[in-house]
Amino acid sequence: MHAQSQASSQVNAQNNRLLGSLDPDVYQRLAPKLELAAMTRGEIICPPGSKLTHAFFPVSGIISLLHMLEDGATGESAVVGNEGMLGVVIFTGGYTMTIEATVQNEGYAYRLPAEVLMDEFNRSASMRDRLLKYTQALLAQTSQTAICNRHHTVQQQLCRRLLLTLDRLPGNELHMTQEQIASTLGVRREGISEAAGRLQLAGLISYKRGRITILDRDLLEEYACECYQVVKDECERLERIPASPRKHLPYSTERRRRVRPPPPGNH
Amino acid sequence: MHAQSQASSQVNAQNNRLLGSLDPDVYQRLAPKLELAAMTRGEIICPPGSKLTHAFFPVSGIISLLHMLEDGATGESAVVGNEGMLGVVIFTGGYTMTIEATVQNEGYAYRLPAEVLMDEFNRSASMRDRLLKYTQALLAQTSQTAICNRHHTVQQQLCRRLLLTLDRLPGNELHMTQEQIASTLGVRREGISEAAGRLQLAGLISYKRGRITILDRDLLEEYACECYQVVKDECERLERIPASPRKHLPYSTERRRRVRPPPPGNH
DNA sequence: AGAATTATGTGAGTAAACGCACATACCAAT
DNA sequence: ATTGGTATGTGCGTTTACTCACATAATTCT
Repeated sequence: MHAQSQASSQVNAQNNRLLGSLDPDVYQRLAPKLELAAMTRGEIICPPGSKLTHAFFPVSGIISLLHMLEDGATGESAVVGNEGMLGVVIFTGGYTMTIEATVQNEGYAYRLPAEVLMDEFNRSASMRDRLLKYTQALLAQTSQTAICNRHHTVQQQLCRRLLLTLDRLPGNELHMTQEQIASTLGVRREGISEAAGRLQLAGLISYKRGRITILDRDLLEEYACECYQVVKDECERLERIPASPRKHLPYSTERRRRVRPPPPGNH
Repeated sequence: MHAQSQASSQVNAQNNRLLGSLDPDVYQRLAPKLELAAMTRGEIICPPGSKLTHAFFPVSGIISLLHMLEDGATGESAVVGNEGMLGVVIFTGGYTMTIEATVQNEGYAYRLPAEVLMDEFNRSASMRDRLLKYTQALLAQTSQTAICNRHHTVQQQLCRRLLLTLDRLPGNELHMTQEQIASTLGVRREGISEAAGRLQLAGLISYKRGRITILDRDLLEEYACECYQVVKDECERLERIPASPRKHLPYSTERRRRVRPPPPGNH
């Protein structure tokens, strides 16, 4: 299918929340430079150490930020969907990353040449504000992934990962194999098989051959570790902060805590 | 000891590499606003969710970015020493973090009011350049911690953590208890006891009651996982990139790979 | 000096995830 | 309809780290 012939509801650049939240004049300036690109599953958008020539703003599909160790072991530090962008390194000035950007779920992204992004970043306070807040959100997600990897079970992480995907794709059916999920979580395929089996038994999901259907999203959130909600709350908080805030923001040491039923066991 | 009476070699603001790498005119503008602050071990500089009023530029000592889960489990996503700063959230616009900034090793830091940092960030391209590159370095470190937590053994992570500390403190003696290290790595104290015992047996370190002496740094690097070197290389790469680069940077997909002897076993 | 506190060492049993091996089931292509 | 490839299920022995329970040793306090 030709990229330009996509239904406009799916491929409107404003469906990327970062692009959609820009000041109208900034967006107008960028719009002519945005080009639609299809992202195919498994595609490596940017290998580690190679220069990123474009920023990618997904409107559908998910890009995974994936580590690969010397021995071939993998693991994801964050995902990028229509809430964000790939290409923070363009305006942070490093040009390259230590990790690989891979398409985890196929879809479309608008891409913007690095120089255009950079120019607008330097020119517009509004653009800076959005991109920098997103950078903080990305850092929060990455950081939470670190502690999640340390302390939570494969089943909890699987639930979290499904929710991350669900939030970034339309519908309740996800296209990903257990093998794929395993390599994003950095665990064995068999581990996903067992955990997914339990989730299916409990009626949270159903799946067959790379097609996962979420049956009970609320339950999935209960089975997931807190990491999902912590990152989601932080991203929403960041999106709510206005670009030019009052001089003195309300001082708060409180963080939202959800009351949550005791998490079901692993078995 | 009174902060202002410290030997100047230890408390010169230029000993913070981030401050030291600023354009002279930028530094001159900031210098009068910098105030020396003593950081005591265990001090919580900024609890999660509370507004950071100052950026901290350590000249000695280490600040740890620490997660705490609902059940009390902890884990560090990154460390901040004289190579960087605490307070990225000031210019990224979020004001608060989901994680806690704690003093892991006591020392001194210069602190700068958030508004001053923000003003200079908006005003000076040189300041932006340094701070943004540091942001990328922080992200790289955090991201690597995520994969490290997933795949490497306690012993490997202990070695890495010791090296991170060693790089940011003078001398070869570190002041930290096994309990402290355990909570930064998010593992049991007994696990550190065992791993540290093996490292001592192997002649890499010696220690007693919170005083660790590094005897063989090279060997320590061999015992550590690759994560240490990956992050170090990336930080050095970022520091080397000039602020206003040529239009076309040399394109490279290569990343430095160290030839390394086969790592010694866990026992 | 003796007691209390703090730091560290060690052992036994348990749990989670791993590596490996192989069985089964689904889908697609001829 | 058969075949081949891909995806998933399952069992078993191993490893790593965990929980729990103390023992020992160094430092500080009175």
